[in-house]
Amino acid sequence: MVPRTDALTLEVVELIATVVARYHEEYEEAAAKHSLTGAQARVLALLASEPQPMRRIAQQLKCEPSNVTGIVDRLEARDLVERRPDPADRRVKLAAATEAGREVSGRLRASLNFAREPLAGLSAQERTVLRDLLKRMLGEDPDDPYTHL
Amino acid sequence: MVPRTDALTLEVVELIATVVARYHEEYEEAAAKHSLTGAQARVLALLASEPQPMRRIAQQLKCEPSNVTGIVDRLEARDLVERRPDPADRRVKLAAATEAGREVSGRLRASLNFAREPLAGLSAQERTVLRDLLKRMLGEDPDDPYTHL
DNA sequence: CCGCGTTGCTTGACAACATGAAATATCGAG
DNA sequence: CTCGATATTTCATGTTGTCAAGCAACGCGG
Repeated sequence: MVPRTDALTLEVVELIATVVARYHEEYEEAAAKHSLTGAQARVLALLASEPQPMRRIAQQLKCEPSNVTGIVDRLEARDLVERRPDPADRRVKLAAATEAGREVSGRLRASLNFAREPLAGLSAQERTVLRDLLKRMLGEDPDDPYTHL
Repeated sequence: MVPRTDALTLEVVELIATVVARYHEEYEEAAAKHSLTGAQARVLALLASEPQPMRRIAQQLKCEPSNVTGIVDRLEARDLVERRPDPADRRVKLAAATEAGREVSGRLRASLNFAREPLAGLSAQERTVLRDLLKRMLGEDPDDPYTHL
């Protein structure tokens, strides 16, 4: 196997670090334009697609549930999110995006031009190659669907 | 040009988001193993390669200089970083990694296995293709070296 | 049905990170 | 030398994050 510190690998890692930095930058910036923090935007995006119990939000954010309480509190104070009882389990509170919340989330997603700009320079064929390489890198091998978790 | 919301582009963006999330996760985790926060690890890495004025650290972190004060304070309290006067301008304080700081930074870098694991499954040729696509995506066209900043 | 351990959420205390405004010291141009 | 600009720090404040403790509700074994 190729040594793990060869120049090519280091270069790719460096590039990925740059992608990560730029992606984050753009995301925070886009969120700020809607008076949201990054964390608030992420939670709102989660809830815009589907109402979820607090616990599950914490799992997806990889943080403690007590942290989610505060984030949802702030979103709720702005009527972007609401807490509903779970009819199946009275311990659970389902956080759901309100109509206003979905609207903001939609506009935010649309304003995220990371999707467009950096990929615009790549042909459809190149994007396909990139997609497959990223999938392989992430362990979702398109030729071996049993590889992924 | 291809519409900016076609399925392929969205899929690639989704994959990039996953890469970003996983990279961050691993970075924080690796930093925590050395009792550092993500921000501290980033600053330490910056200073390990070269001493810098506070102002410049803030620019690279894209935050206010007043924020850097606290981060460097905490690193300095652990003798990983020291503040030196700038002989050319007495307003400036140069933050520099100590020997211990460089040592920790080096071990942290080595423990970042994001470099290895995800890329291990790709052949050298595939990594070359990935490198070039990422470069193109980031505006550093390998065929046109004058494009990059 | 009744206890009792488990689960889901919130609260409180605390640390780190982030911003903005104001204070201080120094620089540099005129 | 004066005065505006620059580099850093301090302070007040808000958000994110952790952990421990508390409470309500679930559900299982008896």
